[in-house]
Parts: sequence; C-alpha cells; structure tokens
Amino acid sequence: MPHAALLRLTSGFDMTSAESVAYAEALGTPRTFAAGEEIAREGESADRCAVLLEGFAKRTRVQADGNAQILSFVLPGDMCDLQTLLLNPFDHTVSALMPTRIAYLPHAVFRRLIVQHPGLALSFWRESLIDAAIFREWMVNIATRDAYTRLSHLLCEIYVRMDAAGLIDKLGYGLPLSQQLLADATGLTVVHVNRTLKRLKNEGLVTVRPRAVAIHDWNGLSAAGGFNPAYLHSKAVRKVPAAAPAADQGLMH
Amino acid sequence: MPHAALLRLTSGFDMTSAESVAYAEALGTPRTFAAGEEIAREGESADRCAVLLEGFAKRTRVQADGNAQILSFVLPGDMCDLQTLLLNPFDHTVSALMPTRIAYLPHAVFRRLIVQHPGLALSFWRESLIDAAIFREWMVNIATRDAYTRLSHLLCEIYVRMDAAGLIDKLGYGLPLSQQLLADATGLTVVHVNRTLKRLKNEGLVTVRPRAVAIHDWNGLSAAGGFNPAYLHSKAVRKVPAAAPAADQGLMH
DNA sequence: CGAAGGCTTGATAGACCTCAAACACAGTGG
DNA sequence: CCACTGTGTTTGAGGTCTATCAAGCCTTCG
Repeated sequence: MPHAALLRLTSGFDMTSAESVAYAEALGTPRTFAAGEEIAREGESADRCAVLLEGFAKRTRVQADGNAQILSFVLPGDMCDLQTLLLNPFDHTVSALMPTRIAYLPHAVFRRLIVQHPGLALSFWRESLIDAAIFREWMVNIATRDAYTRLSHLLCEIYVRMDAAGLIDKLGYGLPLSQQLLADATGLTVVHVNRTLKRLKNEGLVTVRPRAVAIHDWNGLSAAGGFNPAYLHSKAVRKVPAAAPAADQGLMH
Repeated sequence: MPHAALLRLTSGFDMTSAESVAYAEALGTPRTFAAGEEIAREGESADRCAVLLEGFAKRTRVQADGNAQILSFVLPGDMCDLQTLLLNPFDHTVSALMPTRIAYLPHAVFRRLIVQHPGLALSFWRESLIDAAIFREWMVNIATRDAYTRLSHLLCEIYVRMDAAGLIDKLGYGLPLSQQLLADATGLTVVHVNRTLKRLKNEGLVTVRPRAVAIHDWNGLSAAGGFNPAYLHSKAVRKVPAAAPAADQGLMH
C-alpha cells in the first residue's frame, strides 16, 4: 500500500501501529472504479466495507422528482459504507467522481479484526462520529447561510480535509468539482452557483476550474464562509495555511 | 427504572438481556432539568454521557448572527452526548424543552462496560449511526423540499420516533412544539411556519397546538412529506398506523 | 472537426423573508 | 374573579434571494 493517502490509515485515528498494521493487512487487493461508477448503492445490503484509497467520491440521495442531494464527499482514507457493518440496507448511494481505487474489507474479517483489536472498533466508531459531525455542519450550512457563504464554507471544508489527507498542492487542490456538483452539494442551482463563483473570483478569494480549485486568499475565504474547522475534529488537525501566501502559480495560469 | 420509555434501553438496540441489565445498572440516579436548561454545552469536554429517560430535548448550533439551527430532537431512550465518549469537546448544545429526567453514565464506567460487554459497544455505535442517518435525512429535507413538504416530513418523523418510544396517544403526541421550534428545525421563519401549518390544518392533515400534535390523516401527511421511515432503521420498527383511523378525540376538542 | 458536456449570461417569476402590529391564551397577583 | 403580563400565534404588506427558462459560448475529446 504505497499511497500517500494511506497516511490516515496508519497514522490517523488514534490507532496504535499494531492496530493499523492489522487493519492494512486485512484489506483485499484494490479495484478501480471509473468516474460515474457506483461504489455502494442505496437499498443494497453489503457484506463488506469499501475503503477509498485513492480518488474522490460523493454520497447522494436521489429524490423521487429526480434531483439529487449530495450528502458529503469521500476522500482518500475514508470508508464509503462503514455503516453497513451494523446497519443494512444501505440508505444512500456512493459514486466515484474520478478514477478511484477501492479496497474491500469483508464484514466477517472486519468483525474478527475488532474482536482481536478492540481499540480498532473505537477508531472506526470515532470515524462515524466525525462523519456525523460533518453532516450536522452541512445541515447548518444549507439551512442558515446564503449562497455566497455556503459555497465558501464548502470550499474551505474540502481544502482542510484534503490537507489532512496530505493532498494539498500549494494553496489549491485538484478535484473535479463541476458547478453542478457544487450545486447539488449546497442545495443551490447551477446558475446561481455560477454567479456566486464569479463573485468569489472577482473578489480574489478563490478560482474554481473544472479540474482544480485555487485558493488565493485563505483568510478571506474562511471569513467569507464563517468557517471554523473544529467540527472536523482530528480529521483535520494539520496546519492551517499561514497569513496570505500567493503561492498559486501551479494552479493559476 | 420504572419508565415505559426505558423499553428502548432494555428491548431495543439488539442488546441481549444480560447487556441491557448491565447497562441499566451502570446508570446513576437521575436528575431533572427544567424546560430551557442546558444538558450538554458546545465547547465543553464531558467525562460522562447523559441518557434521556423522560422528557424532550433539542440539539442546537447557535450561529454568530444569533439565529439557532436545531439539528435533531432527543427522545426518551436516546443519549444526549454519546459522542463525548470518543470526541471532545462537544460541538453543539443540547437543551431541555420540557421537564426532563437525565441519568448519567461516567465515561470510566462506560469504558469498563463495553470491555466486559463488547456487544454493547456495537449497540451504541449503531445508535450513533442511526443518529447520523437522521442528520442526513434532515439535510435532504432542508435542502430539497419546500416548506409544506418539510414540515410534514418533520411531523412524521417525530410521530414515528415517539411511537417507537411507546409514547403515542391515539394518533397524536404531547410535545411542546412551538412554531418557533419548528422554524428553527426546518430552516424557515416563524411567520412562514405559521402559514404552512394553517394550510396543513385546513387540508385536514394535522393540527399543531402549543402542547400537542394531532394527526388527522396519517396517509395524507406522510404523502405530503414524501416520508419513508426506512432511514430511522430499527429506531422505529413498530407498527405504522393503519389506513385512516379517526381516533383523535383525545387530542382534539 | 464535430459532438457533447459544462460554463456563462439575461430576463422573469416565485417562494420565502422582513418588518410590523394585532390577537389569543396561560399563569400571576391583587 | 378579574385585570395584568408575557409568551406565542396570527395576519398584512412589501422586498429579496434564489429558481426557472432559454439561449449562446467554450472546452475537451474521440
């Protein structure tokens, strides 16, 4: 498992090294999903959990009227459907947004693992609690903040989580965040996302392009989003970028 | 522990009877909170978890601009701050909405308990997963549904959860659901909640009075809310009321 | 180079908010 | 028993944020 993203598996989550080694060894050989493929489906009962090693995925709930709400994003090191270990059937859908590598942990193996290493159960339980904290934050974001604040907040969250996963390049990140995706995540329409993004760009805060996000003014953006990373708990305890670095050459042009 | 509400502690959550007895015995003597009192506070690190035995509470996040978002409601049998066992400090506030009885489970006792009864750890982990499912559903509710649908959905959820806790009286429930509360829970304003409630009443679906909710047409209300109780998982496996019972004498007048 | 998907922009409409005031109702004190 | 007070409900008028509809443009990729 040579992926930088796996840092989180081996160093994060309060695992001892014996635990993280046992965890890593329990994972099967990875499989690759293309962008658009579904990794876990609503209504299905799983007999294994999917660990996202590399790539990027979204959790969605599709409504009867066809429109989809994104519930959160899945980043390297996260589990896609951890809850299926205890709760079936699965109640939303996880799909890849770019080529994504997934390793499986069969429930039977998982159960044996947490019996042998009770500390691991607590680590994964803790992971689900952090996920829940993110859901709560999104609820607050969507319910109480306007479009401008909402988008800023979301871009900040992704930045900090990408940073915690060791995937930050200068002050930006390379993710396929289409405007439709941002709309589905914030409960807005593409048209309005487009206009709001233009404003954020004009104000020199952030530029969102089809395949990458460049943050020009972290302090400005996190102020605009009323962003406080506390809710991400240990998922994001790394450094927060200092004052106002202009290091976006790699992502601007 | 003579409370009907404690059914859930002893029969729910997949606990074996040995486990639920051990759990019940680990709880300290209850304390009562008056309406408005805070049971757990944002920013504080707890060394015990609070179990709600009787009463009704809300989870809130207060914004800088003063307005508060309700994240979910806490019903008898639920834990108020289960996450503090693994995640500190606490990231929102829980406060009583009526006289509420709380029993405490010190973290040290809790840890010992789950070491002796590993199955209990899974039961509580599962409880946090169901909480997370409720947060996701609220996010979808707030982000994608209009006021009319949103309110119907919320009233359905509370009905089903109250039913699972054994607290349903005819086709209604006695909870102090002020319009301001419903507004904070749905991300609407009191004024708009008032108008929407009037519409729901005129259509013969439900009547919300300061201290009780009377459902006149369950099928109609759950259709109006696009309500599907699946996300509540076992938290609500009881009966769903049959066709169209007109049994609301006790709550109407 | 043409197709497809995503981005951009304009004009119009609607759901919900804001402000403001009147109205019910339960509990309190005289 | 009745004013009194406070909290919560109800109603009206006007404003705004965001959605909807529609069309043109750009970029990527086979």
